[in-house]
Amino acid sequence: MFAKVIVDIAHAAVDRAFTYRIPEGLDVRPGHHVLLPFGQGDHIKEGFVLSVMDESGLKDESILKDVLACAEPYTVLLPEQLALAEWMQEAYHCLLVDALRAMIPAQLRGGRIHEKRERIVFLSDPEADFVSKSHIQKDVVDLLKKTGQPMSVGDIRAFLPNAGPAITALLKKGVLSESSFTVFRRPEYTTQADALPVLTAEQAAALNAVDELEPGQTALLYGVTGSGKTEVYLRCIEQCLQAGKGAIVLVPEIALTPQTVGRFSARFGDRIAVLHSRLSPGERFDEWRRIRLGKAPIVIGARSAIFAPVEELGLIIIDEEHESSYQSETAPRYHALDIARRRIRNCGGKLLLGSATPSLLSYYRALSGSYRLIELKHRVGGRPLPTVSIADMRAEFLNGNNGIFSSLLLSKLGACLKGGHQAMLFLNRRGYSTFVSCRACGYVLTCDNCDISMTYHKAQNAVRCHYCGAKKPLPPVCPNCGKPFIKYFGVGTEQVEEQIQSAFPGTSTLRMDADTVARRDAYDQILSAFGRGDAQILIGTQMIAKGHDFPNVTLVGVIAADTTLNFPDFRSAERTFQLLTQVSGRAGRDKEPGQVVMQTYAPDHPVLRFAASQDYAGFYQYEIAQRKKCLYPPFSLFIRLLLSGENEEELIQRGKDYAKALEADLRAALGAEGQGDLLLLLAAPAPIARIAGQNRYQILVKLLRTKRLPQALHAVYDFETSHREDGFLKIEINPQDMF
DNA sequence: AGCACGCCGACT
DNA sequence: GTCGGCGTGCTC
Repeated sequence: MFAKVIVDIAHAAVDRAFTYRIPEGLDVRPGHHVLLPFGQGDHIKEGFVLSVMDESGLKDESILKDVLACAEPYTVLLPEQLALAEWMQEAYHCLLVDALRAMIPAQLRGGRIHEKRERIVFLSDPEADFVSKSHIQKDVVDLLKKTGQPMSVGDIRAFLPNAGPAITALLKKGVLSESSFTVFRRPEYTTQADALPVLTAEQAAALNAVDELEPGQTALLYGVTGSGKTEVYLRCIEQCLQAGKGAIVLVPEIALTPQTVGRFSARFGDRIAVLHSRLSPGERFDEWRRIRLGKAPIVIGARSAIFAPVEELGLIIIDEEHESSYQSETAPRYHALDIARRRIRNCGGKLLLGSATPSLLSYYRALSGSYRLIELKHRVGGRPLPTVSIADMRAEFLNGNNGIFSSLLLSKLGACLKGGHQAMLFLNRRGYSTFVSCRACGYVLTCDNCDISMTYHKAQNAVRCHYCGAKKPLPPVCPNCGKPFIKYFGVGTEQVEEQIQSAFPGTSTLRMDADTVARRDAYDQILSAFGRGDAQILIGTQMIAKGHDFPNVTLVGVIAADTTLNFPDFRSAERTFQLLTQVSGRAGRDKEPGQVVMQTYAPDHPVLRFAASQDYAGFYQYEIAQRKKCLYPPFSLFIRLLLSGENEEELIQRGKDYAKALEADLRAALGAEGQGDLLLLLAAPAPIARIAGQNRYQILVKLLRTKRLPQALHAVYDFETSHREDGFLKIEINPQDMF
């Protein structure tokens, strides 16, 4: 017997199947993780078995080496996953090993981590009397007689701290026998008390609609904030389990808190497994094994959990499907949604995408019929959506208010605090001031290594670069003209917190942004502190836009609703609408109705209008028309080639050469009829031309979505392959940002 | 990724 | 004359 094997070395030169002989008596099947002699020195490498065959198909079999052993007694990759990896190699132009590596926990490779076993001891003869001079030995025997069942050494020690040597002695005498079993290291989460709620008519209809999906079909669950999407997920999983199948639930990493997991464990107990980046190596390995060994048919996890080895996969749920974190930024550069579609197609499962603000692409697919559209239009319990007011900051300025809070927000904040309620203030910028400039000469303080203005952080009395992390003290005089007229401009979260103190002295505030959650568990701590009512106002960046229900929050203030709107990116309208809707949804999650104040300098902008009236359908119609007019995605596809290098002149020359060569390749691939598909090919220094001392140059390609797109993509991938060796080239298909 | 084979400078 | 620099090339 022979095996086709991929050696676990991430290099293009060895990323192909090698044939090995399977020695007599060794059980090697596709998906097994094996040890192999490889290379001149016959060094032992790990590998993955792709297939097993009777004939090698080689002319000269004398070159073949033997598989040494299987690293695990079970196959680590399901046949479905092997097929998926091969598809990924083609679709994402990645190494096959990289695709395979994405499907197993890193701890499996290198064999550094092992299963944890617990030793238990029990009485060899429970009826026998025991006489001994040793008190401690007698105590151990008495304890085991009293409990009447095997006990772990650890548990015995809890009662009898010095029992260790006594147990050893008793085992030697044969009074005790021992055995051991596997323990799975598990992450902590708090199982919440869970009363099974009565479904609303809408929820029941949604559940029914999911039930009626064809195998392999996708549904988009569009439900306003607070409409009870999670309960629908829970019921769908229940149905899936009853059909004897497993489920994967994807949640954005940031929302994957012990509380979120607790909600699922309350319903499904230890049939759930959790996968996310904060697990310890042991926990991650064991949770993966619980899935693989069929002990946990339900997986809750972040992006990479889409590869979980669930056999009989009946359902995949992707919550907050519009989140950009489902796009992987490292090889393999997959989107979890595409992997999910592929997996349910392969195994006949169902895919449920959920969001209060679906991505334009998903809603487009839902309206065009490739997804089933399911709607939850009302909040549970008949709670109204919050009322949204727009505060025109231009008018405020003309009326003599040059502070950061509008009079409307101030009065509502005052009333909210007086009523004993809590408020959230949202601003998408951390730090104190977004830039520092000289009033005399106009010089703007920029980072020495990046093409970026530096943010002033008052608490550290320093300016910092949010791209490379560089930090320097605030210069007392202008570095350009030497005059002492350095001033700060633009408001960040740090300043909002300070201004709250001067507007409402003595108010307790919490701030949540990248600066305050630097510590690992600070995120959970701040949220639970606010949930307990430790502070009256929570100030933060987009981190506070999603997450938990705070029943006592009745007011949400958006300090500057138009900051993200003016980004030079075709997605900025979509992002702004999503952010404003999500943050508004934090208000009024309980009996008290919620209120939202959006401060803006562009009160008539359609996106703000739609966000204020919480009109997703209206926003969609407006934005899809814009996209169609400008031939932006989903009608086209952007591709970005990013080059970086030390020498600016050389970089620009190389960029220009690359652009010319790529254009020729693309035109050849598109053929005579397809020339019009190449909508744009722009070669220029990147919008941020320098980061961390590296110069950056980008080639932006926009291609019309036609049947010729696969050929064009192939040309781009071939281009990447032929230029990979000269380094510094990164290709992004459908980049999530354009900087 | 590793490791060997292979052609040109400063040493016992 | 040899030891050793790391430039290509191969790995079942």
